[in-house]
Amino acid sequence: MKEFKRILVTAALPYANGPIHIGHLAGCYLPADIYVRYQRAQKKDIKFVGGSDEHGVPITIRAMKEGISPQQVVDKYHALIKESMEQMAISFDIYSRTSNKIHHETAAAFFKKLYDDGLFEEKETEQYYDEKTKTFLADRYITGTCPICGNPNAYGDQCERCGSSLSPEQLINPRSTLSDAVPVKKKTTHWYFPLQNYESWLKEWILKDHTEWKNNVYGQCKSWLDTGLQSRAMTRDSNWGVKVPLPNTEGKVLYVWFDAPIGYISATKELTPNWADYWCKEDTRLIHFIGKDNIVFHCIIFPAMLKAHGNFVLPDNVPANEFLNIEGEKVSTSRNWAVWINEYVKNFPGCEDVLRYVLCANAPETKDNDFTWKDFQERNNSELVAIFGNFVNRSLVLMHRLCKGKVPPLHQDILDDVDRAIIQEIENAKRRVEESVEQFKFREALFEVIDLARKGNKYLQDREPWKKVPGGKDDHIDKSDQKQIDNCLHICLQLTANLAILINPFLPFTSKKLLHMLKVVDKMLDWENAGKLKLLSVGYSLRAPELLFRKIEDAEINAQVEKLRAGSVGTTQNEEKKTSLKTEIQYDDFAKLDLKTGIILSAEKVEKADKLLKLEIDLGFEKRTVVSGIALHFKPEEIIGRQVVVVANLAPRKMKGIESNGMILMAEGKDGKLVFVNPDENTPAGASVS
RNA sequence: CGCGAAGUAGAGCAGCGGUAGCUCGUCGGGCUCAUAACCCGAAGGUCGGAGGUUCGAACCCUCCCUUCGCAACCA
Repeated sequence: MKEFKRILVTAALPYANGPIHIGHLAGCYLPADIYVRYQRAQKKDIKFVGGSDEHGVPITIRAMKEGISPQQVVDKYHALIKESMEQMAISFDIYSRTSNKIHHETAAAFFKKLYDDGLFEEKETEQYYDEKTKTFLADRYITGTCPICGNPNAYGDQCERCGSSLSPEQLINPRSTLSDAVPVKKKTTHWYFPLQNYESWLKEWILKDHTEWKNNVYGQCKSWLDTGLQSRAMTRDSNWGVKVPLPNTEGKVLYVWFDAPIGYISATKELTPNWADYWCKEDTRLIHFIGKDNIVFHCIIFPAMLKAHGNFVLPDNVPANEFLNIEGEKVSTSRNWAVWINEYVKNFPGCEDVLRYVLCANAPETKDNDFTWKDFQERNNSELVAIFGNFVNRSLVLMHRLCKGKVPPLHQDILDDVDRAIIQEIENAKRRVEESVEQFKFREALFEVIDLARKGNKYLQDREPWKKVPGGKDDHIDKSDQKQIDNCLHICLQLTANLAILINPFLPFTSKKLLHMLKVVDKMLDWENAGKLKLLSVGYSLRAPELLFRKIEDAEINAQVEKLRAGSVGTTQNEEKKTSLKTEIQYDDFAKLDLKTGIILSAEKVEKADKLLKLEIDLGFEKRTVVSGIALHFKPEEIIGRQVVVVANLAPRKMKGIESNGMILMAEGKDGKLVFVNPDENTPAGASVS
């Protein structure tokens, strides 16, 4: 394997459009932080850079909606995100932002270099434009009626009802989602990066040279490379972003996915004058921590950009995680189905490590995982409190009682196999944690640390030092018994010190507390000290133990679940499906319905009835009287002449003395408002509907 | 549609050709220094489904099903 002199770690730039939630943490910030803390303890030359991604259309739209400037939007969320990162002890060497001047300069220079080298293709295309808001519209921001299933709210790229991929041209009655204006086509020029030129190089570099990448990452890359790459526009029409550094390009900025990864470079520049060591020297190991949605940008596009530019190192690994769901459902910021970091910190003060623990122990390393509050509680109470915390506590309590508050000596002459076995386990644990962390298997690594505490508990149990004390009077302990007690507690205390080192990358707050109790300095946490038995000096007096973790009660968990459900907006897709579906029917059942189109000839309110309208409907072959409960939604005069669909063979029924001969089909829209179910185009009265 | 990842006890994972295993949880018993650890025992799985290869398949092959992702902003 290649020898590296220094490491550069990046974590995906969170979009400064909202606060961060536990999915962000579990996806990339926590694994990156664990890796970095581990390497720092190994005394490696390592830098950890990150920052907010502050460009892109959604920010301008949000600014427009809130009536503030884009800069105000990003200032607000950048500050919020930065604070959350600090609170959770994500130990960036720098947490920067892409609206910084240094970034604009770096990104523009990067673009200019590729441009000067003739690596872009300049293309003129026609794109949809919203004249009201004066913005070009991404496909996603155009809605209209789906030509395939008739869904009136299909997006320009896809219809979510029938799943068809669409282009905006196909939509019937396209509208801008920003202003409801009808989009018009307008010519625009952009610079395209011909990814296909790098295809064979990428194949070699990833598929041959990086077979060690995680399955999900490797498979995903292979899929794109096999499908074939295409040119991709690297500029956009917008006033928010890094200006295209070419003459006569007013209103054009770099595509956010061109500029965002360059943010890693800018942040490093901001951090250190030696930034070039980390980006340009072959013996630097570059690692990108990201979530699975980012794989294409970090494994295909950005490396191709770096390769095209030249002079830069390429990522050695991109350990992307899958996604974390919450209580069985996908995280959704728009539905407010999320556990926000800033709220967690408020609700569980002093429990930052608990969240770090749960998110790591249940990290979506190989597949999407589920975060539940019940699991959070269980892992805290049974693993952190009962195993890890309990071991530390009982060791210290016993030491204070049986060894006068001082680290007892280790008597080599009575050391037996049980002692030697647990000593060996300390060394094994260190080795296993190393192996796992270096392969980005943080879940496994953390398990090994907890497992060592578990073995410590067992060792203590096997030795039963408390039994050596007759009647609780310390001064009557037999001399040979005291030697046994000394050995047992000496080992337990050294094991505790080892736990402090091993848990440090994962639970830094806990490590700090342990250092305090053991009265040792930070230096002890150096990784090279792990696996040894000489961390605490014999005769050294230690502080009284304090509890590392507290139990989390049912009430707190219930409150969180309640809060999640109460705060979520709208019903979930699953629930919608469940509640809206009635018992399955056969075609014959459906065929019994006789649906006809009709035209409303007249409408009048039914006396002494709030909701009823008496309608006269032309079904082509005959005219019918239908009483319909829609008076709250429509005025009679509004609906005359409207086309409707009628259940024509419904048995007659009297309402307020008027016989109704049929039923009009209505759909319930937002807020319970009713709308007519209609053929898409005008259809003669009396047409069959099936 | 196609492609990629995943599907193993209530939860989280390991095993990847040879008697289904680990941690947590649950139930019963023992023990008790401690925030109830540790020990003993038990319940709980037709390893997503169906075929095939093999003396033998969770593991290899084929087909299918489910979940997630798939290039403009969600880690």
